[in-house]
Amino acid sequence: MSLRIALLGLLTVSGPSSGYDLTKLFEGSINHAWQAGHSQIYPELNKMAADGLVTVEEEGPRGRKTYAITDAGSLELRRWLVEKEPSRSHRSEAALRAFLLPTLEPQEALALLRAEVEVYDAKLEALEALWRSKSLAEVGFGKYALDLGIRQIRTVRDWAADTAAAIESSGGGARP
Amino acid sequence: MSLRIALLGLLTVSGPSSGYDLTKLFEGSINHAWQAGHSQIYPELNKMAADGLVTVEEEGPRGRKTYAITDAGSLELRRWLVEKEPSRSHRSEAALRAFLLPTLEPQEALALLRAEVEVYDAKLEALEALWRSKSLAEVGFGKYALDLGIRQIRTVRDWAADTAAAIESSGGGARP
DNA sequence: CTAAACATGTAAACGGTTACATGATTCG
DNA sequence: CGAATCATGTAACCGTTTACATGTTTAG
Repeated sequence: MSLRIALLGLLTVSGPSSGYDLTKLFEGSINHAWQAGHSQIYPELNKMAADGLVTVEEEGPRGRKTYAITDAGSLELRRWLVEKEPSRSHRSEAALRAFLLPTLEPQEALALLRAEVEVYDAKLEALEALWRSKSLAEVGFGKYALDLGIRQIRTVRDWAADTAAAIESSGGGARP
Repeated sequence: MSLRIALLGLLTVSGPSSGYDLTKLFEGSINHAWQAGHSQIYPELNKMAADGLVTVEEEGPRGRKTYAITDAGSLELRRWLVEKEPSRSHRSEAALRAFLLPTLEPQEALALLRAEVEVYDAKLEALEALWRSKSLAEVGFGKYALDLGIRQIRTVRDWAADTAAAIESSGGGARP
C-alpha cells in the first residue's frame, strides 16, 4: 500500500505528472526512503485510476499520460498519514551485518567496519552538499526527510567507527 | 538470500537447533534487524539442507528435527559477510512519513510527531533495559546489533522531537 | 541518420505475510 | 482430561525485482 501513498504524495507536491515523471521524481527525491522502478509504478497508476484516486488529465505525444490527484486521492493520503498506525519494523542489511559481526575474526570485522565508515562518509558528504546546495525554500518538500536521512546515515557511520575502535582496543588490532 | 544468512548466523552462535528453536531465537534476538516467521523458516531450512549448508543432526519427539551448520554453510556465511557488497538501500515507513509530512497542516504534523516521540521513548527504554539487564558476556552475540538498534531509535526520536520544535516555533503552535 | 532520451507496458521469479492445517507432548 | 506449548508443514496472496518488449521524439 505504501507505493500508492508515495505516489499520491509526489502528485500532491509536484502537481500533475506522467508515470515517467514520477519515476524520475522517485529517483531524485524519495529514493532514500522508498524505492520503486517504472515497472511497478505504471501498473500502480493504472490501478489507482481505476480506484478513482487519480485521473488521466491529458494524453500527450509518445503516449504520455499525465495523471492528477483527485479529492478521493488526497483524502486517502491524509487518512493514511493521520489514521493508520505506523509500521515501525524495519529491515536493514546494516543491522543484520552488525548482528553477524561476532561470527568473524576480529581483524576481518575491523576491515569490514572501516570500509563501511568510508562509504558512509562519502554518502554523508553527498547528502550534506544537497542540503547546502538547495535553498531552504527550494528543498521545502523533502526537507524533513533529507534531515532524517542525514541523521540516520551519520548514526550508522558513528556506530561503525565506535565499534571498530572498541574491537581494536580489545585485541583485534595488529599482532606483535 | 538474507534469511538464509541470518539462519546460518544463528546456527553458528547457538549451535544445533530445530526450526522451532530458530523461530524463537529470531523473535528474541535478531528481530529488530530482520523478521521472519515459522512459515518462512521451515521451508528455507529444507532448501538449505538440500543445498548442503545444514544437516539434520537428529530427529526427536514430535517430529522435531535438529539442524546443524556444515562447513559449506560456514563458508557461505563468511563469504556473504566478507565478499558481498552490502546493500545499503533501506525502506522505512518513518522516512516515508517524514517525506509526506509537509502535505499536512502544521498542527496535524505536530500531533503526529509528538505521538511518535512517545512511542520511540518507550521503545528506547525497553531496549536500554535489555542492554542493562544482560551481562555484557551474556549479550555477547547480538551486542553490536543491539547497540546499533538503540542508536537508530534514538536518532528517529530526536529527529521527531527537533522537527516538532521547529514546526512549533514557525507558526504551527496554538493560535492566539 | 543515429544516438539519447522520452514513454509505456508485460511476465517470470522471488521473497514475505497471513491464514489454514495437523498432530504430539507436557503440566496442572 | 483439558489447555498450553511444542513442532512442522502448505497454500494463497501481495509487493518487489529483473528482464523482456516496443515505439516515438529530439538533438547533434
